[in-house]
Amino acid sequence: MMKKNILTGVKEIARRANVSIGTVDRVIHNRTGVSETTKSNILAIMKELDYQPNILARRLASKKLLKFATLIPSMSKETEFWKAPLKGIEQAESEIKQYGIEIEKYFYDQNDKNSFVTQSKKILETEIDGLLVAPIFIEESLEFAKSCNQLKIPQVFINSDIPNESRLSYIGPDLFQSGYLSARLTNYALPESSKILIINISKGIDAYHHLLEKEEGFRAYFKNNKKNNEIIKIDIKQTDYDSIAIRISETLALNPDIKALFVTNSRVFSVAQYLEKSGIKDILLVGYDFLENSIEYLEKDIIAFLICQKPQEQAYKGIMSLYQKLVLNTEVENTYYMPIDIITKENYKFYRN
Amino acid sequence: MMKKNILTGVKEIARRANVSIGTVDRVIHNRTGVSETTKSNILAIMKELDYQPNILARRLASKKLLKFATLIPSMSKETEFWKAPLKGIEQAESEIKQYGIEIEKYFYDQNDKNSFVTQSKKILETEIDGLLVAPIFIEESLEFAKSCNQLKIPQVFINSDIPNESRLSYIGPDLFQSGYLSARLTNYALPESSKILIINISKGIDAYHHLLEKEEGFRAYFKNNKKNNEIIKIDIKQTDYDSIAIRISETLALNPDIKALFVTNSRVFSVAQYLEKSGIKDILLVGYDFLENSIEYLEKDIIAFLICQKPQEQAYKGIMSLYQKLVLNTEVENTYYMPIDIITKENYKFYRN
DNA sequence: CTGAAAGCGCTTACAG
DNA sequence: CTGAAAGCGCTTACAG
Repeated sequence: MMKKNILTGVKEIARRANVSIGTVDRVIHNRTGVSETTKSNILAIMKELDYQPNILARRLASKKLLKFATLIPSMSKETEFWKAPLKGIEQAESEIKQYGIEIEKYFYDQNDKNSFVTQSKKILETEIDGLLVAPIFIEESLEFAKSCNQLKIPQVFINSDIPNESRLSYIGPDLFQSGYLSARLTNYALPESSKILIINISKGIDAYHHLLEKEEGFRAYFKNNKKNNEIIKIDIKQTDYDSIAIRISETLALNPDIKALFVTNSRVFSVAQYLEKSGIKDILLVGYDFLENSIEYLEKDIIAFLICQKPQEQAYKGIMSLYQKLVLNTEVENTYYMPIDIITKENYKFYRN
Repeated sequence: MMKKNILTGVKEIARRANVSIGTVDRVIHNRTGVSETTKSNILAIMKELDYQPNILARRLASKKLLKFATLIPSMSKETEFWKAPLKGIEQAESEIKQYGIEIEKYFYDQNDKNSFVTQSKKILETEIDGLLVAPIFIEESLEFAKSCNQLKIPQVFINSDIPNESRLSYIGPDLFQSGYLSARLTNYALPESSKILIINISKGIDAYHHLLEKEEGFRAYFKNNKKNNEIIKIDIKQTDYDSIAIRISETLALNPDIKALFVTNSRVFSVAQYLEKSGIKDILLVGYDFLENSIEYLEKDIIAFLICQKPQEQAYKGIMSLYQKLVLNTEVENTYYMPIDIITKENYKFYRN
């Protein structure tokens, strides 16, 4: 079957308006140098025809290159989590690089505010058209965002949001609600009067708001549902296994009624490791993120539930949002909350992180 | 920034091979009329250059139209489920129609085998390049698949699979495993010795295998975990509310120890309606699918969990698989199991069905 | 068996 | 303020 041979697009508009396609192109892109009369005439015709530009042709003809920068924590054994976002970035990159998009990847140390600042300054020295960032440090991120806004660089945030009206989009979890759901799952199998322990494991005091929001959601569930379980909470600032094990064993010794542990981030695998080594079997363990280590304990029935939010997809969508905005010129959702996924031993094999 | 001015693509290949781009095009598409020597020469150069065709240019230049057909159950009040796949098809359509893809949508009555046969014959009378089908009726679907294979029409199955080596791809749930997970969730909050009731609600005897697979998965969990809960099962063939209510109330009267209900499809909302009307509060209810009706009962704490598998995305991905295969000529996964999503009152607002 | 030319729907200089 | 031409990387007839 062959396409019918009717003029469409710029040519048809030009024909109707009795101008050249060059002029049509000028008004499509709102460039200067067109008289008001021809401009409004062309605009009217475009509207009448419900003109939709052919993106294929546009990209093919355009010689513009676009540069995106990404700034996320570097990946280490301790922060395996950040592997997934990086994969998402690379996935998006491979899809759109043939359309003239280049991505420069920057990384910072999530325990070191200064590294974030250093890297963000580096980015500002280059010329970029769009930015994806995981804004772990609130103040520094706001500062960075301000500079970007001055340079009119659209920014997408992933993983956690910061209060910022001017960003193009946030793509990530609703942290409070994920904590709320965790509480529901925890409560579900809990004996009436048992105590619950919330465990925040994090070196950086700065990245802490992130965990706090989950904790608040968790507490809110028990409050809203008038459950009177006592909730204890500990902060663990030393993230090596031994420190974690000691703190937990002390706490459990003092509070033998604790029947559930809620770990507010991916360090849940360390807690699982402790439970395994100590042979503790009657404590419910709920935590975050789809890391290999944790899956292992899910498999062993030591972790009951993991809450996950598709970090790879967050980053993928983030890049694609920039692409949509800058190349396709389509609308982008200002806030895109990821689904709050519940992972268990029975469904983890089907999960796409 | 401007692209560098180096020859790439067919032109560069042509230059190196000392032939015209027409000839290069012939070997790229494996058309006849090229001498073996030039052919292998061009092939070698393509390999050396790691030639990647520019899809944009290809679609732009090509005047070929592709026609896809879709065959899924029609949507009614009773089968609201099928709204989502239709939306997925339309979503994909709107994305790829500008690239010359047309989609013809066919529907059948999921309670009527014959309507499936009639529609599939209709499709075979038209000329199509690809097919998406929800193969609810095994034998008839196999027959249809056979005809398609003879005509070399690639087929994608969604929602449920049929044993068929020749299909391009299956995109949908692992039914057995979704039942297995349901059992885990059911067992989770269940008093030790309580009975469990499995409820299959379906008019069509033919579409039944679908539900059975979930049931088997469900039973397998209890068996594998050496739980001795008695499991009762009823089949309800009259799908109006009254019939359902009567059957369940009879069963519960005979078995007062039943503390959990597992409904193997979206009709869980009717069961919820019954529980609500009867004022029964201490029975755990688990079922399938993200329907408005069911969400309402999730909200009211009558349904505890819904298992969902993104029906819209299944269909969307299905169409895109055909597009990828036929237009982009890229690999397509033979079997793509959807994640098994757990929906609760606390996370449904973030779900993307 | 092969080449030269036109064209897909745009954008980009350049010229006036 | 506007137009004519070249070109993006392909495909498609057509001619030989």
